[in-house]
Amino acid sequence: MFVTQKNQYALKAIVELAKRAGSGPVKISEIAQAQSIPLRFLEVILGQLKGSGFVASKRGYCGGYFLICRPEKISVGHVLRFMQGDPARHSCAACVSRGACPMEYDCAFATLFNRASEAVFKIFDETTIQDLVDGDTKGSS
Amino acid sequence: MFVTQKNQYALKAIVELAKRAGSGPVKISEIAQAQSIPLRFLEVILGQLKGSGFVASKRGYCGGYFLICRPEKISVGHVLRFMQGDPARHSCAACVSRGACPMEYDCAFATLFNRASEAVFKIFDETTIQDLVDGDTKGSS
DNA sequence: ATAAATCTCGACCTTCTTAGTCAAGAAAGA
DNA sequence: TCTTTCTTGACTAAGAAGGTCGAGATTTAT
Repeated sequence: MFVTQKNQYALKAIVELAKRAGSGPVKISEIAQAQSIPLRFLEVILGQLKGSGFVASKRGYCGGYFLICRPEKISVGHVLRFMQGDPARHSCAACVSRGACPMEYDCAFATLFNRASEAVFKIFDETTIQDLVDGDTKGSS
Repeated sequence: MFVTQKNQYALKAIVELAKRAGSGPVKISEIAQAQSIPLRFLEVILGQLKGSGFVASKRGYCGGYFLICRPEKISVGHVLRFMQGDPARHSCAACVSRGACPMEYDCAFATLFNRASEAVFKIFDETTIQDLVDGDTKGSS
């Protein structure tokens, strides 16, 4: 498992917004229902995503969330990197817990794990939200 | 972080055994000291690793652990797959918790995450314990 | 035989992360 | 001003990760 449930919810929420782009703000409750995400949890997630620059919101009657980037401009890597927070914490793929790498990137596994990390993010960076919308459940190559 | 601390310890222990291959059994306490692994925890880990077919042990005076495969025949992927246990649990890279994939591999992310998983394991499968011994701390390309 | 060295086994504990909930409040429009 | 909808931050629960311990079984040395 590379991606936590929470981060998968974040991706799903953005996919849902992409599907409905152009028809005005989408209510949290609609996104939650469409993507089977616990409503209260989604509130937290969307609140965070506002900081990403990909989504914005409007309050009050007829309010909701909407994308402020074209879905083909947002990559899965963008979203996941944002959700993971402080990149310094994760720049050493061998490091387990939070905080800076105590080995200063010089442990036996640094090279190996960093190569693995790059391989994964290469794939995530090549895949856009639009790709997910297009391939949703239908199997893309 | 792709690899838990425990699994990194497992790799380190095997690397240490590889370094000392041919000089008889190595005591847990020596491995623990050489690789800075908590002794009691290492007991657990080596106990598990005995099931892998890569290491064996000998009890009593002058006992210890030793490799029963050549280090260039053991890949990082082998070790990690073994340590992760039941492969059915992990065959869907999108699945978060234990048990079989509830979506039957048909969720929106299955293709994407499985590609990522394959990319990582390609690297792990190409890297042998001998490679780690050779490159230990010195930076391999 | 007996003692010492060493692995073996299973239960146990602690800490951290992940996942998820809730209540009260602020803004926008009808 | 009432309703709708997002906003904020604290709170809780469950599980995984990391680590410890004591008592027992085996092997070798003496």
